[in-house]
Amino acid sequence: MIRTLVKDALNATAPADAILLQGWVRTRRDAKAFSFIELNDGSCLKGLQVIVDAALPDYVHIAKANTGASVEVSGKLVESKGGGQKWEVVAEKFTVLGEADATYPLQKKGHTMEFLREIAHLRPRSNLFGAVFRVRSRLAYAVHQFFQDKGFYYVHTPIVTASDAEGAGDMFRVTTLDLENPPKAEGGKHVDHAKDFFGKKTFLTVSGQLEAEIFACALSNVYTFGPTFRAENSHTSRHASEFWMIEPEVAFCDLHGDMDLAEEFVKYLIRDVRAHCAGDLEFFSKFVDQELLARLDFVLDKPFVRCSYTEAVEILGKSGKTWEHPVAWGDNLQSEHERYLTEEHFKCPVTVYNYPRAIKAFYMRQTDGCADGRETVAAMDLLVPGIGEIIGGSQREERLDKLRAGMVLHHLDEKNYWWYLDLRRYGTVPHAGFGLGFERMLMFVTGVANIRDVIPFARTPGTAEF
RNA sequence: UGCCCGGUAGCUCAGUGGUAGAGCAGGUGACUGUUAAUCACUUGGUCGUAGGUUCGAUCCCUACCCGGGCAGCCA
Repeated sequence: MIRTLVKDALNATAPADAILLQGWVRTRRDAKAFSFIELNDGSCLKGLQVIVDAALPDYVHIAKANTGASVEVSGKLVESKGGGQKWEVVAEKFTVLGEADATYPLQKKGHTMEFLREIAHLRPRSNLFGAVFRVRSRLAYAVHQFFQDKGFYYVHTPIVTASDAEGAGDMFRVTTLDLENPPKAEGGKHVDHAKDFFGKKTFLTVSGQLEAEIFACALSNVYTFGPTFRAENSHTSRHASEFWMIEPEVAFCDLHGDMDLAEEFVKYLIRDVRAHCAGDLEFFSKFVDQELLARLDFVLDKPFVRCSYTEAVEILGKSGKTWEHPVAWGDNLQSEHERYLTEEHFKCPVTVYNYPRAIKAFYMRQTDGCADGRETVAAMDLLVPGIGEIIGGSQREERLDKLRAGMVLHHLDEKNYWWYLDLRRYGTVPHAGFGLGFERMLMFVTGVANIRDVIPFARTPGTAEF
C-alpha cells in the first residue's frame, strides 16, 4: 500500500477503505474502549486523528505510542464522529516504529522560542517551526519562479572569494594554513598568504553582487540566491552570521527601474505565500502576530512610498521627536529614524533613495547635478514596518572615470578590481540591482520576530551547534 | 563591541539573609467520542560557575559563563 500524506488525507473528498499513514504522535488520549492519536507527518500544520480500538490485536502497542513516537497506521478513512475534524482514520494495523520516552522535550504545552532554539534538531516537529520551514521552502520556490518567469537567469556566484566586495563588514577567513605555525614572509613578520591554498587571502563571500554584475553585462537579467557570510559581532534579532540573500542585477536599468522591480518582487512573494501557505499563515496570525494577515494585505494593496534621503531628513527634522541620534544631512539614517518613517509617518513600506555619496559604497552611481556638499548616489533602501531595512540596492556606476573616483574616495586599490573596471572599459551599460535578505523577508511574511527562528540552524556569534 | 534584563524541578515561573514552592510534563488510580481532555494522589532541585561579605547566602557584592533585548554594522 502506498503511503498517504496527512495533508492529502485531510483534503479527501470521499472515505477510503484502505489507507496507510506514517508519522509522529503529537498527543494520545486514552478512552476505555479505544485511544485517540493525533498523527502529524509534517506535510501540513494539522494532524490526523487516528482511532485505535482496544479490541485490536495491535492495541498492546498503544502504551508505547507516546508523544514524539513514530508510528505506522493502516486502516479506513472515515468521517469523524467527533466535532473537531472532518476525517479520521480507524486503525486496523498499528505499529510503533520508534519509541519516544518521557525525556522527549516537546510537550503538549507552549515552549519559549529560546528553549526551542536549544533543541534545533527537534523543533521542526513543533507546530510553529514546521510552519516556518514549510513557508521558507515555498518562499524560496517563489523567488525562483518570480525571476524565471521574467526571463532572469540564475547565476551561481562563488562562496569563496578573494575580493572583499565593497568593504562591507568583516569577513570570515578561508585558509588551510597551520594557524599554530603559519609560513612567514617579509623577514618573519607577516603571514605569507602566497603559500595559502589559493595563493592569496581568501574569504567567505559577503555578497555576490560584483560577480552578478559581470553576468548582467552578458545575459542582461540575472539573479543570485545563495548563502552569504558576515563576521560582524552583531547581537540583534535581525542579524545572522550566515544568511541567504537574493541579488538581482539588471542591465539597461536605472534606479527607478530597480525600485519598481524591488516593489514588484516583494509583493509577488507576499502574494505567493498568502496563496500557497494559507494554513500556516493563519497559525502565525493566531499565535505569533495578530496583525499579520492585515499587514500583509495592506502591503499588497498600497503602492510603496518613495522618498528621497533629503526629504526623509526634512521629515525627521520636522517630526517634533527627540532622537537619540540627531538627524543631519550627510549622516546615515539610524534604526529609530527608519522605524519612524515606515511605522509612524508613512505607515507602510518606504523606499528611501539618493543617499549622500560619502556614506555609501564606491560602486553606486553618482547623481548628476547635485549642489556642492550635497553629492548623492543612486542608492535605495526599502524599509518595512517591524523589521526596518529589508532591501538595499543601487544603480551601479557605469562610467569608468566616475567609478575610479569613487574608489579613490573609498581608499580602494584599483588592482584588486581590474576585472570590475573592465566591465566599464568594454561595452559598459547602465545597470542596477539590489539585495533582499531572505530571512528578513521570511520574518516579515511570518511575523516571527527573531531571525534565529526562521533559519533551520542559525549561525550567530558564539553559536554554531548542529 | 557598548548599555540593559535574566539564569531556581524536564518545561514555564513565583519566592525568602535561617539551605525552597506552584502550574504543566512524568508516575499511579479514576473517568471520558476525546481535542493542550478532566479529577485525585505522587516522584522530582549541589537555586548558572567561582570567589567574597556574613554566625549563616539561592537571596547581598565581585568576576566569569550562558541566554535574551536594545544600539552600532547591515540584508
